[in-house]
Amino acid sequence: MNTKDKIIRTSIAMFNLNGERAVTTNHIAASLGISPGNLYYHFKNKEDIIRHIFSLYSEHLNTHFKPLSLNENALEQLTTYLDSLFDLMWRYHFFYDNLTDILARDSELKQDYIEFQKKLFTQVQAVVLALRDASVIDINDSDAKELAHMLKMTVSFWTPYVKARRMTGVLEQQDIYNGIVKVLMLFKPYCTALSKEKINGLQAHYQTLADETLPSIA
Amino acid sequence: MNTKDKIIRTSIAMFNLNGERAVTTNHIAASLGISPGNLYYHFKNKEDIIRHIFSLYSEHLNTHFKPLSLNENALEQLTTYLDSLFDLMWRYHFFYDNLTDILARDSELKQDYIEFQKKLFTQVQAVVLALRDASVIDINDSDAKELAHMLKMTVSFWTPYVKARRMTGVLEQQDIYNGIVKVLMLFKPYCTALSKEKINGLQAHYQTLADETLPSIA
DNA sequence: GTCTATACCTTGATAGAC
DNA sequence: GTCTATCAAGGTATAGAC
Repeated sequence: MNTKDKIIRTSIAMFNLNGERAVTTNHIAASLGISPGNLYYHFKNKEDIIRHIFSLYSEHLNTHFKPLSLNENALEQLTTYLDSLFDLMWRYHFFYDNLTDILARDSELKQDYIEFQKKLFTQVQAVVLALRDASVIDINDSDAKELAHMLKMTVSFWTPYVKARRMTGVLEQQDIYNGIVKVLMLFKPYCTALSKEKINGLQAHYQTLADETLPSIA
Repeated sequence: MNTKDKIIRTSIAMFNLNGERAVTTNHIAASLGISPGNLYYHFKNKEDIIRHIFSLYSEHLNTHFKPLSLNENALEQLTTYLDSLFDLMWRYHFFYDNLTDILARDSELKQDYIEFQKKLFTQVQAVVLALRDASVIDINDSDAKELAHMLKMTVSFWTPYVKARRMTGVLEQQDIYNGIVKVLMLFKPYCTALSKEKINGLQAHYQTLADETLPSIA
């Protein structure tokens, strides 16, 4: 792996672990065993690194989360989708931990982020409407819009919400399950008679997973 | 007003305007026309200031948001409540803009925050159950718990969500109305036949307010 | 591409006079 | 209670050698 990619990879890891604010370019360089000068050869500054990371994140979202073509197992498809989505959010969670701050310092990135969010909103809305077309949910257009916002907001801020309520900063697999429960919860009230039972089952399933204590390794 | 209170007041204003990270103790002192040394006479450091601000916030929430004793106008009561609540959140929004970061730097504050959130959760849950008792909503215990979490999360992260999607950082009255629409939206699917019409009316009302452009001052 | 060295600046914080 | 003066520490960023 070349130095540029190593810097990106290490930056993501350190930002997630200690928070973007606490991690300086010196820390990143030291952790990689390279000089600060070398780091600055590859990136203009810290914002430049963050912009690259954001590109990775948004590209990943664009390529992996194409509109669903729903079959008869629409709800299972949805949960698989959610599983990957929360996983992605966790891998870049430092970004949402510090969203306001990061965007405030870099208006170029902020503009990109706003554009990205607009596209994302359209996609989320498309998923909601696809679920309606598949008769999984019953919802009017206005509520569909509101629901799409709530979904986006829930997924975005789920990790900071979790982190803020425990002393140790680590997120675990159960937290992801718990997030999925929350998202299913948002859909649930709109479920048709056809899907009601199924979504209750899914919610119970993920609730169980969320409540489970991890088996000890020893 | 004494210097200590002035420091608190100015800090809140500056934190909200420019973000907690960007505002240093020197900036606060300069803005007040006092010396940095004077500021440090009153507060141990920046974290100390933030801790005091958090006390104000949590105290305000504790004294002003007592459990509702619902009468026949339960939903109107709820919206009045939400109005004040969002207003409070806006007045201290810098805190949630930077929540993860602020808590990560101050484990004492984090502990207080966690305690506070636990109490808050109980209160929110009590409101949900009171609405159920008043036959405004119909919800089982498990969903009531999930709903309480969603409510808390929505209110907490509403301002950062709004701020992240526009270039200029200022929040306006319409944003609060829009937040209320989101919260009503969360209740809506559980509404009983009795309250369904009423909540639709309220949602439409706040939607209209949210969509209105502010009359120009001239 | 990478290192060493370093210069500049901001921040946090204190000592001591008034 | 407030000011002036000051400093150490740490972070950003660059120059120039290899």
